Amino acid sequence: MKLTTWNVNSLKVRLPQVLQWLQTNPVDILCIQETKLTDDKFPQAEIEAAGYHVVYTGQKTYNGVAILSRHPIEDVQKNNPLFEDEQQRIIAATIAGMRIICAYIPNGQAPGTDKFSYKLRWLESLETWLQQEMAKHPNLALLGDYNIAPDDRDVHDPAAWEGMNLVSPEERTAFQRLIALGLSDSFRQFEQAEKTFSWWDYRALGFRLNKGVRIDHVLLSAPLAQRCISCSVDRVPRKWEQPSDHAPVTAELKPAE
DNA sequence: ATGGCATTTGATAAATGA
Repeated sequence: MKLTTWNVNSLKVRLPQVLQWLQTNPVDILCIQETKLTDDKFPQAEIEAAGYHVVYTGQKTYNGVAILSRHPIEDVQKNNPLFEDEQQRIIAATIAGMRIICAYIPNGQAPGTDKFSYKLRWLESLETWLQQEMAKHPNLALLGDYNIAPDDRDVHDPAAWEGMNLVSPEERTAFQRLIALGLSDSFRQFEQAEKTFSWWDYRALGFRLNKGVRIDHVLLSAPLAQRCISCSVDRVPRKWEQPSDHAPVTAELKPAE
């Protein structure tokens, strides 16, 4: 069972790459962020033709999330029911006995801005809701673009990022509060190469110089973490023509006992 | 180097991203 998260930075532009990637990486579940599409423009037929069920919630220009699945999708929830939000950043569903939550956590712009306080309020409410969801669903996975680099290991140059969003103590504390609910950062369950990142700036040769940050994560509840046998970043599609600035991150679970 | 690049929009410069 393979679970992937990928911020595609416009599904309109990136649909061919998503389909191409799925051909060689036929994962069970793919959580997508930043579709940037209203629901009437979502390429449902193309995705279904590729052999995937799909659910989505989107808006014009910004945000938008979707879950693609080889297995039937049930009990779909759009957005956090505890957090009034016009921005479409969450979609959750039950798939193959797991509660799958796909999230595009706010960027936060910069500490001290309105967007930053929105991010912190958003995360606080996510935590409250997740606690309820975990009580209902022991098998839970939270996949997405967190816009948080949890540790200095997750930043190419921590000194250069000092004082920025993605790395601030407030954001890292919010991330650790999610972990404290009983979630595991599947990437850190395993030995990983140093300087493994999931996002690289389009500018200033970010990818070529590996000036990245690790902000896309697959968090697993304890029963799923116990089944997890790998978690890795696939840098290949970041090298393609006109790529997303994010790479897909995949966790693999062995079958339940 | 308060820029650099990509995407979107009742575009044609501005906002947003991270």
